[in-house]
Amino acid sequence: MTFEEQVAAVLGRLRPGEVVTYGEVAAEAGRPGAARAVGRILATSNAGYPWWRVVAANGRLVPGHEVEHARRLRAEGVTVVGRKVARMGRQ
DNA sequence: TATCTGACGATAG
DNA sequence: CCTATCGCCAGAT
Repeated sequence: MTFEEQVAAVLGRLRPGEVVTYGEVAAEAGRPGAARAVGRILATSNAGYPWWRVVAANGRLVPGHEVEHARRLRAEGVTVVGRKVARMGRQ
């Protein structure tokens, strides 16, 4: 089981409207502190992961994709203020 | 085995 | 609110 597969499993458990941080995903995937590695996976892999449900620890949206990111989150009922999500976790 | 590369995280100014 | 640093990690070279 590679780290990426673990991450894929975690992302697969997310439900619409649920927002998590890179750090949380890393921890859930069994690798606390590997948030950066999670970001690298979402940035390079084209496996079709629900990347829009993952945000930075402070709620920031993906750098360079703020518009598309905000659009997708709002489509699931997530409140987005400026370039960040108002609150995290299940709604 | 050594380096480099990010969609990170926390902290300081 | 913004930039700069530093520590961290898995995967690609």
